[in-house]
Amino acid sequence: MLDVLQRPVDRLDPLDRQIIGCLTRDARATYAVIGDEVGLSAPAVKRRVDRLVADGVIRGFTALVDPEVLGWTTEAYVEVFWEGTPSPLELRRSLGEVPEVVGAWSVTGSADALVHILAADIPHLEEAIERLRQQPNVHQTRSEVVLSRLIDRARP
Amino acid sequence: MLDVLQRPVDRLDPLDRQIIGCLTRDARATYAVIGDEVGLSAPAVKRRVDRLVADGVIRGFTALVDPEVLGWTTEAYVEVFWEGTPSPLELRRSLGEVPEVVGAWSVTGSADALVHILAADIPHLEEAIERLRQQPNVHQTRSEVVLSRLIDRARP
DNA sequence: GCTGAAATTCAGCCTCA
DNA sequence: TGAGGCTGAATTTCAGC
Repeated sequence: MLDVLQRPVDRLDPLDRQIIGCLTRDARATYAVIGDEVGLSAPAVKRRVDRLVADGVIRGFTALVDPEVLGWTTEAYVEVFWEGTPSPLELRRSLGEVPEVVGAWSVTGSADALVHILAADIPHLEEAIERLRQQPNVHQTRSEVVLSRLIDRARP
Repeated sequence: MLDVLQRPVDRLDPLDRQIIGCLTRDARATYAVIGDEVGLSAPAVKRRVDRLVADGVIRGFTALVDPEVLGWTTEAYVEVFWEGTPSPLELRRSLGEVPEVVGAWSVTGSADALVHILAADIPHLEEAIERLRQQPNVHQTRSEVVLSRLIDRARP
């Protein structure tokens, strides 16, 4: 049980954090460029990045794509109110049935879960929310349709 | 004004979509590897990627970091109620002042914006929300603290 | 798409604490 | 032992053509 208490964060020194910062800003930066910024040689940076990936600190590298270009123009956050006391497992199974759900979190407050939905357009969104409502134990929903994306910072 | 009507999506052919798919899976993949997968030479892939970035289809490349490792264990979605009629520009400037805000969207419904906050712990979260409340024109907030992450599907 | 020069990656080796 | 710097070969990038 001791390793539960030893937070993985302990394995990250300031240099690791700087390197992670560089890579979140630009995942395709060369090791030499990162090295210049953090004060290490390119090979030293590579060794640390390899270690961070192997340890699961860095889960991967991805491209940030403008969702509009892919045709996913409609986005909504939906609060879900549950009948009875939901277990995270039930919630996950129920919400996961709707493919348009790209994110879901159980939350404090009057709602039980917050669900992020991506759809092609408003009729598609409406239909997806309808399917969400028909999931067992989903009692009520309250939707907020995204008008515009204001901030979308990469994780630090 | 005509180029406003011409949706960027029109400029994406199946090859572009395949390349975007590769880069979403691994932003550090070499052009040669991508080329093997989509049936192009490395220079041809590079030219397309450069064009996709220049056109804003690809907004950047980032590393996916395990938030728990960084110690950002506390997450909340905050509805922001605005005094008067907010412009997206004002909203962005106001909300962007708080570094803990990692995402923000203007939304329909009673709230004006939905804000995603990451913090180290509950006191840090409380302090960040307090700073959010003190931004000019922010009238009221309603927070939902995330208890657990149920679904986090990668964007298509 | 091909080519070739420049840049980058990356494994092996050495050094230091 | 572990972490960094250096070196040089293999690979990748990238600007002509």
